[in-house]
Amino acid sequence: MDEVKRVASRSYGQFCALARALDVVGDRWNLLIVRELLPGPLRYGELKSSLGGIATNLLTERLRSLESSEILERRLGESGVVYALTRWGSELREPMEALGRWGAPLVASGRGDDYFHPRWLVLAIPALLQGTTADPPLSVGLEVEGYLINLRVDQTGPHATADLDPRPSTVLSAPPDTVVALAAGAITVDQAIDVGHLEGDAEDLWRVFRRSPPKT
Amino acid sequence: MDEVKRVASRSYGQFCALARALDVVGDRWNLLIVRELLPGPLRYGELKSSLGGIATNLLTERLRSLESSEILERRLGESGVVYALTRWGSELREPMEALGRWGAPLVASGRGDDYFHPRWLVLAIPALLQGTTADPPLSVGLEVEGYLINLRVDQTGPHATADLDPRPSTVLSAPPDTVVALAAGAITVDQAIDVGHLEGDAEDLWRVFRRSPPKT
DNA sequence: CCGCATCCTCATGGATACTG
DNA sequence: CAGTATCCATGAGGATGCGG
Repeated sequence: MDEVKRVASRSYGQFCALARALDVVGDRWNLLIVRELLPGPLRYGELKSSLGGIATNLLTERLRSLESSEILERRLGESGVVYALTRWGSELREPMEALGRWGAPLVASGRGDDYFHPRWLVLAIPALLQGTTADPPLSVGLEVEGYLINLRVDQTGPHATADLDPRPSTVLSAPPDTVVALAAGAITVDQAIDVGHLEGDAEDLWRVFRRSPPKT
Repeated sequence: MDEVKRVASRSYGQFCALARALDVVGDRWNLLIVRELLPGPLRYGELKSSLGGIATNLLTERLRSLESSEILERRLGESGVVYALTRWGSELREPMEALGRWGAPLVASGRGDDYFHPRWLVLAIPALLQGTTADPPLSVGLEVEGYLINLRVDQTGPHATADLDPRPSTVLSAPPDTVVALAAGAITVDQAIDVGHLEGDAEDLWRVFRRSPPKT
């Protein structure tokens, strides 16, 4: 007769901003769902496939939960329902970029047989290039597994921006491993070219990724 | 015959810095354990009690897991084994502060019958005061539930620092709700005094917490 | 097809008792 | 005090069903 108090599903019950944040986004898959939506709204099926193997009941349950927490909302797009971050939800970008930066050493060890989606670079590259500036501003297209990532760096903002972009431009082509290793600072542009993993005019890339040499 | 591939306990299996970070610290209680250790090393029993109700088997398992991930290490202190963050583990402060800042609206709604430990303010106050400076520098003691938090703000660094400190000084006494609400910007120093929830000379506090008025 | 809902199995979390 | 051991409740993951 005392189990009435179980209001939310599994709260830490702590008066602490971090703990309450984790009450809301700490459950498995939640932050990865937000990661998928940061570049823009997606449909259910797109979420499911780009998350790579989440169970359908979990995805549904998480979407409902995040919706009731005002982190995302269901919208009616042209082709049906899309899920989009709210203003507050999109403000998760900062903590997520910080966590990604902290986790950079974990990707520098290389891709194993892990799943990968180019969309993730849209969050990862600006996060890992934090503090980089370019004057004059430059814009590089990076083609990874058929997707074109548009990377822009200017002199004003202390951070780079990147977008998925359907139209072609002057692009460099590279496999995921190379791009991630470059962003994480694990290899240099020279090394990427030497191994033949970077095709195109790398001059602009030099200006972006010329940073501290690899730790070795 | 195909279940051989289950290497780690439950990895997302994604080549993404955020996902791999979550593989390591994303499990329940992990970030809260790090939060406890950020102010300094703790013993097992201290962790257990200040986390407020974690099961002993879970605490043990998480400590082992975080140890093997090189986030914390067991040290032999004077009074036995203590758990201390490694260098890399302590670098989780940034993402955690960012997440706490994001979660500030969730504490502004007030403490319910949630558990509270003054130690948490050591992380929360500097995080929420990010960007605040003081010239000349000031140092305020905040007494909350018998603990003394020493809050320092100077002109150089863009962030405040705070420590648990056993020796007395000029202190202001306040209940947790008031301190958290002040830091989160939900109330002003004036309002705290008016309701009688802030005792002592609040002049220094004024210089720290005079920020944007409550949203209301 | 897409967008879920249901079912089933098993791993994980949580509370409590117990032990060196 | 610092954990193990145990038992039960819950959540994750995969397969499948089903209406639109």
